[in-house]
Amino acid sequence: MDTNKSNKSKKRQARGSGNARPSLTREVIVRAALKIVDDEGYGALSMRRLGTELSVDPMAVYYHFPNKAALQDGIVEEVMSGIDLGRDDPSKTIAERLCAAAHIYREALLSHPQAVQITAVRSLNTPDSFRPVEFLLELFAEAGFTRTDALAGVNIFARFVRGMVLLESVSMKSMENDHDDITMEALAGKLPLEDFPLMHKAMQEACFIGNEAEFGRATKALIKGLLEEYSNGEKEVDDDVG
Amino acid sequence: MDTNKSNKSKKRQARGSGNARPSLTREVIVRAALKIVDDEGYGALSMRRLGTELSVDPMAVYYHFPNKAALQDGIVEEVMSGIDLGRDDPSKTIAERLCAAAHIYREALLSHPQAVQITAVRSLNTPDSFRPVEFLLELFAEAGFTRTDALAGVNIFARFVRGMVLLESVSMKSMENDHDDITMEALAGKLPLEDFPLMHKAMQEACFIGNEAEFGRATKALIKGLLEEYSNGEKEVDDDVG
DNA sequence: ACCTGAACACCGTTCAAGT
DNA sequence: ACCTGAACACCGTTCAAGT
Repeated sequence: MDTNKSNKSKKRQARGSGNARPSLTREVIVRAALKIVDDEGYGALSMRRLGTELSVDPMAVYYHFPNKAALQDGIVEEVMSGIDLGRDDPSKTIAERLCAAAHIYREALLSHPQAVQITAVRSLNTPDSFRPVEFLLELFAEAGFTRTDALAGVNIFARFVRGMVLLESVSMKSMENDHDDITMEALAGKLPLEDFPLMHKAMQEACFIGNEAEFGRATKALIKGLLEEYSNGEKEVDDDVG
Repeated sequence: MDTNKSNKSKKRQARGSGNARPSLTREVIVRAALKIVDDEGYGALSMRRLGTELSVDPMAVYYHFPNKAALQDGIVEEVMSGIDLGRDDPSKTIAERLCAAAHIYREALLSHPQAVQITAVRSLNTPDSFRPVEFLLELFAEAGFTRTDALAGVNIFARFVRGMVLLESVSMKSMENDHDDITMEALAGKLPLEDFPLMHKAMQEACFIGNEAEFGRATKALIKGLLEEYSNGEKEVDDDVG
């Protein structure tokens, strides 16, 4: 249900008597959880497994987080905090700055590939998580978008990046299992040549440009298309500057 | 592991002796599973729940599907079969046809909103699931894309639609719980006005254009951007167009 | 305040056994 | 061939109890 509303204010008050500073912190727990996900995959994260990782009774975590969903929100928060907005360069085109933001977003998510299935889908209410939104609203406003269009733009932008990265990560995972062409061959065998001529051609000349390049193309195309449609002002788009 | 390789050829051979046609079919099972997901949500689907739905021992399903993942692939297959390619209108622009395909794809996925979390993420190996790919390759080829660019285009297109719809569906789900503005107010309270001026403005004039409109805008922008960048102009493809 | 440990109601999957 | 039912090794969560 409501995931993040319990322990917010009283982080750790220094008790008058014995200062047995709690070995267990939200931070420590989240990092351990993230480590499990990174090392063993999203499915390996359980409260019990987390307990053993922390060398603590599995139920101890429930003192710091109301439930597993809240813990996962903690993970999302941790990963999202890796988004570095300071890298924005205001001297560049709006299109370029939006593209850069997309790549920064993507990199933050992909820095924990096994966690993407969590991070891409859950959305937070913490102020920190809305700072990128405000930033993007600014950018779209600067491009001459109306308030409504800017909001739509941000929504589109965020969904685009998160969705794209998510599917990128699951395709990476399925790549790992197969030894590349083994499945290719099997697949080619199943597809009737006369019904799938283009697919066969494409598979023969294994022409895959790579995930990052694909993301780059898609991002550039989307942003260009959006800006052309909804910005009013002179955008001075001298096309693509290398 | 490998999900769909077991029972393929022998669907139901008429036994010489007593014809006790099995009450349990892959079809029946998948449909029951999909019903559970539709009615009670993705999380409610378990082998045991499925057993009671079918009025059968929970383990009976394991005779028809090797594991739960295979069952889920069955669901994906079922939903994806709702994609109707026959609705393509070759007299229209390539851009329009691609947009139409995107909307058809989206509608097929959204026809089972609770299942999107499964359908959007898993990808199948069945020939049927590759027919849309071949179709899209054709469209991009017709637009003058090189083979490599066409493949990238299809990849981008598919990831875009699935990712977009997935995040659309999760945002719908979180909308249901909140009574719209209650969370809005709480959120506005948490965001310092001086740090988030644009967000506050946007939230005051609750300007949300709707999910379908957003998807339409995004799709149009993406496709326009892609076509402008990678198509060679006149689409006189004297190549292999039947 | 912070952690433990037993207990509850679930899971997915295996496997021998029934018909 | 097709289904049953017990069993195994897990889950998330609750709650009384410890310190």
